[in-house]
Amino acid sequence: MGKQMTEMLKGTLEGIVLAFLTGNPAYGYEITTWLRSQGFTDIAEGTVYALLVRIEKNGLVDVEKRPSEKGPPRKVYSLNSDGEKYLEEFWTTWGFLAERLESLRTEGK
Amino acid sequence: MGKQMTEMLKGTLEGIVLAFLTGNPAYGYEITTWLRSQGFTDIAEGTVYALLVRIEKNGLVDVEKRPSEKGPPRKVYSLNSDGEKYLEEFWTTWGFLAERLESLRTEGK
DNA sequence: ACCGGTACATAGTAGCGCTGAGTAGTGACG
DNA sequence: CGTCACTACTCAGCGCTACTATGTACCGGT
Repeated sequence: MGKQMTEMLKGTLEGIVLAFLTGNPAYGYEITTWLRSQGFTDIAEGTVYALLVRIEKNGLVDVEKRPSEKGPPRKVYSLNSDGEKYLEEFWTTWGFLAERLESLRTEGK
Repeated sequence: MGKQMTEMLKGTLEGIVLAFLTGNPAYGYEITTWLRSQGFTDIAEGTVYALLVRIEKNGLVDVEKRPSEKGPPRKVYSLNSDGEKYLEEFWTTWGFLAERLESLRTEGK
């Protein structure tokens, strides 16, 4: 993946995953393949799992273990109320940044 | 500054500064105060100087030393052709990310 | 002589994504 | 039955970037 994209994902990937999880519980492997289908083709598996561990530790998601038809049991993540709050803040932060950058791109400066 | 903003700035701050430099040579202190005026109130001076050292080392900017009326001489940075190329890539990367996030925010998923 | 504003610099820290490897369960194919 | 492919998760170590904290130095006003 481009170095620029790698750096830009820092801080945003978490929001992307939380947004995906909104009303849509999912497990790691599923999230990884979804991300790839969204154009983030080079997201490393390890990155997603590490992120999930982090947001679980930070109490933004609830976890439920479910047996899988194929392979080892799945850990299904769902956004909880703290996660929703956090996601809201994320959108606020993102909105500010996106607005600043958009005006930089169009106005020139 | 919020932790979210700190992480989100990784990868984007560089683009913001390069965009500011487009047709608008500036020195470190000036860039810092401009950033703060743009709402990035808590940008640390050290962050900007470190970034400038980096983009200079990467050959994205030309540097010229000019005496200042006040204080030590200024190091004035201006975007060169490599920097312009890099900035274009930045906008492409940013555009992709912004589009993905925008559709996540509105469509829900 | 002192203070506040201007201007630059750097060593150390922390967070996040990537690399690369490993562990394990399932089903299909020869 | 062995091996391959897919599913699913885990972990150690690395690189990059922003922050913290501190220091240097020049100038004008009081």
